Amino acid sequence: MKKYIDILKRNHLFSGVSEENIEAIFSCLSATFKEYKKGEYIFRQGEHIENICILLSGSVHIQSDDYWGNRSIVSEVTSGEMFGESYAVHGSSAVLNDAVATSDSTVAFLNVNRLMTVCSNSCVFHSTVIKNLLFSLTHKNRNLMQKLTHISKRTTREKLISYLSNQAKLTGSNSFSIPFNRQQLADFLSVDRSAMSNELSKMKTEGLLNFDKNNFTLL
Amino acid sequence: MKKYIDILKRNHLFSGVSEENIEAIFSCLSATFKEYKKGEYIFRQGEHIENICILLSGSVHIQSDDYWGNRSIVSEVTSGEMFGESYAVHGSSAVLNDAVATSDSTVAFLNVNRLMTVCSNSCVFHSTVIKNLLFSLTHKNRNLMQKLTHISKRTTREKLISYLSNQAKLTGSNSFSIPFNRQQLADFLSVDRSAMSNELSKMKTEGLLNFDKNNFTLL
DNA sequence: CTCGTTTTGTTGTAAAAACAACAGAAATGT
DNA sequence: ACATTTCTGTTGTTTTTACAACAAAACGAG
Repeated sequence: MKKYIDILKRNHLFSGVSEENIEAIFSCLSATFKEYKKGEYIFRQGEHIENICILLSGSVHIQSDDYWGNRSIVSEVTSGEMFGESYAVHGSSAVLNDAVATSDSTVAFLNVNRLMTVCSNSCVFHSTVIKNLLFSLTHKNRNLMQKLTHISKRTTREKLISYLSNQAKLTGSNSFSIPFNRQQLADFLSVDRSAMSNELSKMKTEGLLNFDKNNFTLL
Repeated sequence: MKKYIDILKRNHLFSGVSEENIEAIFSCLSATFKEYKKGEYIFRQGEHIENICILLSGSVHIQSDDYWGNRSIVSEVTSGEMFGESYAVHGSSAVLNDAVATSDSTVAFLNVNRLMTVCSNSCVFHSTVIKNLLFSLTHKNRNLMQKLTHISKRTTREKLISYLSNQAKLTGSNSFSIPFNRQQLADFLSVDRSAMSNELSKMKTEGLLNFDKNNFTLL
């Protein structure tokens, strides 16, 4: 717990909550911790979960594989971020995606039912955390909308441009690195990897952009 | 106001709140009402909004048109539903989509800042409404994920199957009607209308499904 | 360092989608 | 009831994508 406090302090869920109170909340929500090796699943499609997941170290992909084996990566979760909360809050509805560790990871689990019910210990931070959770959800919502605008583009090139210019905007620079390798980027944009590689090469020769591995520069 | 109370009672935002208290909340959040003709915009891409919108009558599409005129319909809002809340809660971030009335509509606007701050009138329903808002957001999140699974399918046929089987599941029947005409369905699934029409016809001749206008039956 | 594995780019081919144009059907307004 | 507009299905052509196969490069484990 102690070693992750700095990461948790940066989590939006605990914005406006002091270190001691974060610990109090963790205790109040009966937090547990678990380590995952690269490739292990934190939860799977169809399961029912009732814990909010917070990634303390490593990285996680929210994704789903369909009947034919096509993978779709919904989002990448980085250290300090939360995931699974949309399902945990309504434990009744089955999870639509898998959460898989893409590198060795540590995850904290917080009981969401305890969060939503009044705390008998008169833990005054419940309402703050609930509001923070609400903010996080609106943020995720906007991210999903943004992703929709990318993959609703008709051609691979347009999808790439939509995604890459958004990344440039987010980082505030024409040069940036992306958190995906080629296959993952293709799965994120819902296109074929080789066709996408081909399109990237064309765009490079046309002078639209430059890239080396995961580092891109828009020109 | 009075004439819409039945609609509002069904809104998840006011779940567990009595009629009188709904009125109190409307007063507390300085609700305003506005009528829109078919085709009019409630808000537009790039704007900043600070009111939660509740559709009291009519229907609204959340959509965006890109530089080339391609339209993407994110979701359909039906009577009693809420929209715009993901942007209103953080007034700072610009709206990513247009909200347009697809039929003559009435919309109620609720000031979200008042909701998030402690009510000086010691209006005890704030916390209930905030929790309801949180539930609604998780619901929308799951809907967006669901939509992602549809449009991340590679072929038009797979997109159609993914969407239509989900509709069948939601209505609990193999026969159901959809809230879109052909062009709107194409814009929702991010495909070309004529190609989609063509694919639907093929599926009909193959005996996969039947349709007449907006009424579909999966076989 | 070396061998085996993974990642990436490249090419060719087959399948699918976008696009465009149009005709008939349905809906709408007067 | 009629004229006009919108909606839907159909067809043919062009563009784009998926798919498959492969070689070079990069990476990792021993």
